[in-house]
Amino acid sequence: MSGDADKRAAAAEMKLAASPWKPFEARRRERDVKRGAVLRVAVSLFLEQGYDRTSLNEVAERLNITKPALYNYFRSKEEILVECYRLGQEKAMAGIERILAKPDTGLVRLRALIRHYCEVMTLDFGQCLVRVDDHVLSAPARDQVREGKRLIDRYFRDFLTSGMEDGSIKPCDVRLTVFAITGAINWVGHWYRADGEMTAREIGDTYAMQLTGSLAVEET
Amino acid sequence: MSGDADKRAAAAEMKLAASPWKPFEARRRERDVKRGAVLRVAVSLFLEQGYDRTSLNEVAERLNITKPALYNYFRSKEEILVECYRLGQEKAMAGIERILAKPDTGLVRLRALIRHYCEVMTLDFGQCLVRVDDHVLSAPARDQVREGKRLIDRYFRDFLTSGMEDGSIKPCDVRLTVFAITGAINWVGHWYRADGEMTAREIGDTYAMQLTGSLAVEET
DNA sequence: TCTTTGTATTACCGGTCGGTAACTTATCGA
DNA sequence: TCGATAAGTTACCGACCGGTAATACAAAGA
Repeated sequence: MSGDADKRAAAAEMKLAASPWKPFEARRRERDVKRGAVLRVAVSLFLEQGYDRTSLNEVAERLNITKPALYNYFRSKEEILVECYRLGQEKAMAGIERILAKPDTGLVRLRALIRHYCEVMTLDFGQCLVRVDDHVLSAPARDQVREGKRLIDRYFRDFLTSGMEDGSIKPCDVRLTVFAITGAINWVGHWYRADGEMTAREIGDTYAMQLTGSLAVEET
Repeated sequence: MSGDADKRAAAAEMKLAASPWKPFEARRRERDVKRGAVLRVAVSLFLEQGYDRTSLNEVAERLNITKPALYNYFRSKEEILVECYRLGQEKAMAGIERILAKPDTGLVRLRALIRHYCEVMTLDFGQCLVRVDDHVLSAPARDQVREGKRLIDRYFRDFLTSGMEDGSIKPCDVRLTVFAITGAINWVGHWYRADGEMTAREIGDTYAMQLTGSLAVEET
C-alpha cells in the first residue's frame, strides 16, 4: 500500500538518477491490483450464484465500473474463471512445495497435505476448484484446469505410496483411499462457513488424524 | 413391458365385462413412461454438459420430439431438474427404509447406509444430487431440494449417534465425522465410471469398512 | 360418425448475455 | 506543451434460450 508512495518519493528525491522504469512498474502494479480485485469479486459471485448465472455486468457493478472495462484485464469471461481456478491451484501447490522442502515419512507428508488442503478449501479460490463445475469451460480450457487438478491429486497418491514404501502406512488400495481422502476434504469446500464453529486449522488437524487413522502403522 | 399387452389381451377376452378404466390407465402408463424417458435423457445431459448449458431443444432432440412437446409433461425446465433431484433422493430413501426395517446396531446400519449410498452415487439420478449445482434453482425449489438432502444426511448422523449409544461406535465428533463420510461417498459420484475397474458394490463394500475403520469398537 | 381430448408441430416473442466499436478522459514521457 | 498510451464510458449487435400461442392430427368415447 504505502510501498508505492515510498518508492515514488524516493524516486523524486533522486531526480534524474531515478530509473525510467519506475512509473511503468507502478502502473503495472496498479493494474495487477485491479486485476486481482476483479478476480476476488468474480469468484465470490461464482460461488454465490454459479458461473452461468453471474453476468459480467454484475461483476462490474460490484467494482463500480462497467462491463466493457473488464475487458481491459481479461479477454473473456472464461479467462476470468480459468484464472480463479489457477489461483486456487497455486495456493495448493505452494503448500505442496513447502512439504516437499523438508524430508519426512509419507505419513507425515500426507497428514501435512491434508491439513494444508483443508485450509485451501476454506478460501474462495480453493472452493472454486470443487464448487464451480468444469463443464462451463471450453474443451481446451477444461483440459488445462483438469491437468492442474490431476497434478495436485498425484501428490496425494505419491505421499500415500511413499508412506507404504517407507513403512509408515499400511498397504491399501491407493486409488480408492486417495479418493476417500480427497472426497472428504473437497467436501469441506461445500459446508465450511467462516462464521462456523470450527476454524480452518481445527478442521485440518482433525481430518489429518481421522482420515489417516486406519492407515497409520504406529498409533500415535 | 409385456404387462400392458397381457392386460389388454385379458380385457379383450372379457369383452363387455372389461372395466372402462382400462384405456385411461393404459394411457396414463404410457404417459408416465414418456415422462420417465424425458427425465432420463435430461439428467444425462445435465451431467454431461451442466444444467444451464443444456437447452430444452437438445433434450427434445434426443427424444425425437420438439421442445414444446416437453411442456406436455413438465411445466418448466426447473420442474424437470427438481424431479431429477427427487428421483435421486427417492432411491436413497428407499435404501434407508430397508435398513430401518430390521433392527441392528448403529455401526451395522451406518455401514449398510454407506454401501447403499455408494450405489446411488453410481446412478445418474444419484449423481445429479451432488454434481448439479443447487444455485440454478429458484429459492423455493432450492429449499425443497435441500430439505431432502438434509433428511438423508440426518440418517447418517442418527446411525452414527445411535452407534455411539449402543456401544458399537467409539465416541467422536458426529458432525465432522459424518461430513467426512458423506464427502468421501459423494465424491464417488464424480469419479465413478460404469466402464471402470470397480463395480458399485465393490466400492460400497470397501468404503463401508474403510470409512468406519477407525470408528468401530470391535475389530472384525 | 361426430366430438372430444391429448399430443405433437410450426412460428414466434421477450429478455438476457457475452462481446465489440467508437468515443472520451486522464496520465505520463519527451 | 504536445502526442501517445491506457482505461474508462455509452451504445449496440447477434445469438440463444425458456416459454407461449395457434394449429394439426390421431385416437378414444358417445
